[in-house]
Amino acid sequence: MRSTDLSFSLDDLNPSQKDAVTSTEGPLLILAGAGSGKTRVITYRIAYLLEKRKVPPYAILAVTFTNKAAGEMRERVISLAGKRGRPVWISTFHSACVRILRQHVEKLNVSRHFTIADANSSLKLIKDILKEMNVDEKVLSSRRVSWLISRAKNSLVGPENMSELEEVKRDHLLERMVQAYHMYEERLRGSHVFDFDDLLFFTYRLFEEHPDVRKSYEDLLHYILVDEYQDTNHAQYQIIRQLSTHRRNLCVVGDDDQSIYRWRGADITNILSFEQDYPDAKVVSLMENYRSTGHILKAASCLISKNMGRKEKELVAVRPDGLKVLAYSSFDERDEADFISANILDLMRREGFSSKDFAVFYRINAQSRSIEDSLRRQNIPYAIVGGVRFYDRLEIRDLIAYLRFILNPSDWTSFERIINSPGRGIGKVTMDRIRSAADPETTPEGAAKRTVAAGTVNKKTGASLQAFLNTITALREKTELVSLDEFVVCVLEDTGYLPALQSENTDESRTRIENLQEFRTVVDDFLKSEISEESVSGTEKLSTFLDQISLVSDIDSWADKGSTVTLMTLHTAKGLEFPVVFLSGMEEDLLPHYHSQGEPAELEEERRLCYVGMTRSKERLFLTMARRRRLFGKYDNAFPSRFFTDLPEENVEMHQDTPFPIPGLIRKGGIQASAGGETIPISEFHYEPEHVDGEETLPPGTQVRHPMFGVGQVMSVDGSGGEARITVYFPKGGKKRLIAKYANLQVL
DNA sequence: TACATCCTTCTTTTT
DNA sequence: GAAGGATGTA
Repeated sequence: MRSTDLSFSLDDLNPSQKDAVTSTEGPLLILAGAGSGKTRVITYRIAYLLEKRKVPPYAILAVTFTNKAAGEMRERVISLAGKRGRPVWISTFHSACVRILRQHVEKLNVSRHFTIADANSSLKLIKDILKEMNVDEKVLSSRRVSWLISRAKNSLVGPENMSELEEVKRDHLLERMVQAYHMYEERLRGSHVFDFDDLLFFTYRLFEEHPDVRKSYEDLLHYILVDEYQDTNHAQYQIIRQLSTHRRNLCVVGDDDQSIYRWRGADITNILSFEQDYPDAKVVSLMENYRSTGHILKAASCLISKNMGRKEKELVAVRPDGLKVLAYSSFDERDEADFISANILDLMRREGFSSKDFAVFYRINAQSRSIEDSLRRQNIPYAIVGGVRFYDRLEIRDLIAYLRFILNPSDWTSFERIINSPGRGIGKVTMDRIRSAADPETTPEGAAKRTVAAGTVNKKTGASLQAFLNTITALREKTELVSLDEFVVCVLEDTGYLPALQSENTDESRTRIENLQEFRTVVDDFLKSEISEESVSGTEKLSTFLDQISLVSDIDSWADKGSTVTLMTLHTAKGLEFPVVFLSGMEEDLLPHYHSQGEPAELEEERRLCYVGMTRSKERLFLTMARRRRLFGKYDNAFPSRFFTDLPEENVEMHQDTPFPIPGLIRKGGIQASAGGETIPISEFHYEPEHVDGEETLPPGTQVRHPMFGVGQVMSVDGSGGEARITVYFPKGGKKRLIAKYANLQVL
């Protein structure tokens, strides 16, 4: 096909990619395997719509999951199609919803000047509610309630229908949960605050209850594109449907093997049943992997093929085999980290890799510590993505709470956060008085004024409270008078926040001040960016700014330009690629994670997570584990991840220096490391038994046979007699906790 | 009301 | 092994 009328060439694409780009009409599912050029296809497709099909840019909506992905997509579209591509609506789900809600949410009787609560604020609110309800945290934890409410909202279920939720249907605490959900909603609405999930839920309701609004978007958006479709939740799924039922020009892109957000409500069946939803859908599979060398890809493919809930498919390696995947089993997490540093140094020295070529992945953030220590010892520059987030720091949260409260006088949560920060002598007692002076309609300030007027608090407290109110009022007036960066300084100064930190003059306070300085650069960056328009009012600008920082993710703030090794969780790694990847902590209870071993579906998600990690690698892949690891401050013995047994021997081998064998893997150089994966010499494990039961008949290390799991080794025994709980490690089935009298174990 | 100290729980993963 | 909550003391 000649394409001289295009400013880019379709010849850069392989046949299926070309097919995906040019099939513009009707529902289309693009199954894009790891490394198959997905972003390329999406951006070419948008450019093709603009240039070939002459679609006006504002008629295209592309949604992704992170701002980073959206930003990159926009850049690449513009580089293909020129500035014509600029007005294309490329956004995250949440940002798109905010934009829609800011415009129309008043139709749902919600103020359009809402603020967005971060996860901390909403958890705090739930805590308060449970306390008011006299619910014991131990019986029903705020985290569980928060999770369930989130789950409900993602499933488009309000408090009145909560009993429909599978998770709680028969729970005897259902009534409490429903009540908590009701109260939570009441507080949020009274505060003109949305939580993350509300952004989706209310957009859905807006479209459902106001077909005219929905129609206006439907008429505008002729082409809709959804990236990472495998990670959409029900709410997102329905919103997409609402916008695309009429024109049906819906293109979804994803890979069921890379669905890793089930715990957050993502529904993998959205992608698996797309063809049932749209029987006339065209399906294009991109199954050529351009990223990884053969051994890496084959190992990863073999691993993922063990999952049941997936579309049968096989990625084809375009690149040559390269080197085998290397497994390393270390003594402890420090040893593991040192192995990683040593190999980084070695590869830099001998093969010319530079530090930015390396990534170290782990299952949980807590693992980063030992790796950081080792890298620091070796003077290897590194950057951590995620972890303790900038926006989660105490002083940053305080400042944001001030900004939110100035903007939204109904925001109780923010008010409570700032009222005594810095200390103003307003403690729990006064706060209780203020709260009891409020009815659902009063703002915190109204209630505070009433409290002062009623004279129920002592003079000094009253005066202090009044001074605080005056400061806020004055700041509110300043919003329109000074620029946003100056305004932030005013807030810090006028509220006494910064002066209080300065007079503290400790290491800690100096760090906090530095962080607040850093926040000012965030403001500056915002003011320089294109989202910030000159024409809008100060209030409007502050509002846009707060929206933006509420919706940033860890990965968004990662500048991959630096020359550092990158450390991040497996979840954050999705969508990225590195020449050399270390996947650390390949242990039972870590990957797969301890909490994911209940349901098979959860285990499959862990396997996908491992798959995502492996497929990030272009040239070299190391899988490392530690035989004992310190978690929660104490050492625990660890066992090789069951995922090792899913890996093919032809593509994976043990590093020649590995001190411990991993069942099923051959040591480099051809020495058989373990007897066919049948047993692990338990003597090689360092044991620190927590307690030794006098009557114990099964000391750790005893070989036992189980009718289902085969031969295994006893790790520990808890209790005695028939009720004893025995933990056994089975090379075939992983770690199992068994009750002695039912387990039917045969001692060998 | 504020601050110190002890204790508990926590860690999956995050828009 | 840290951070937040509960408890006790000034």
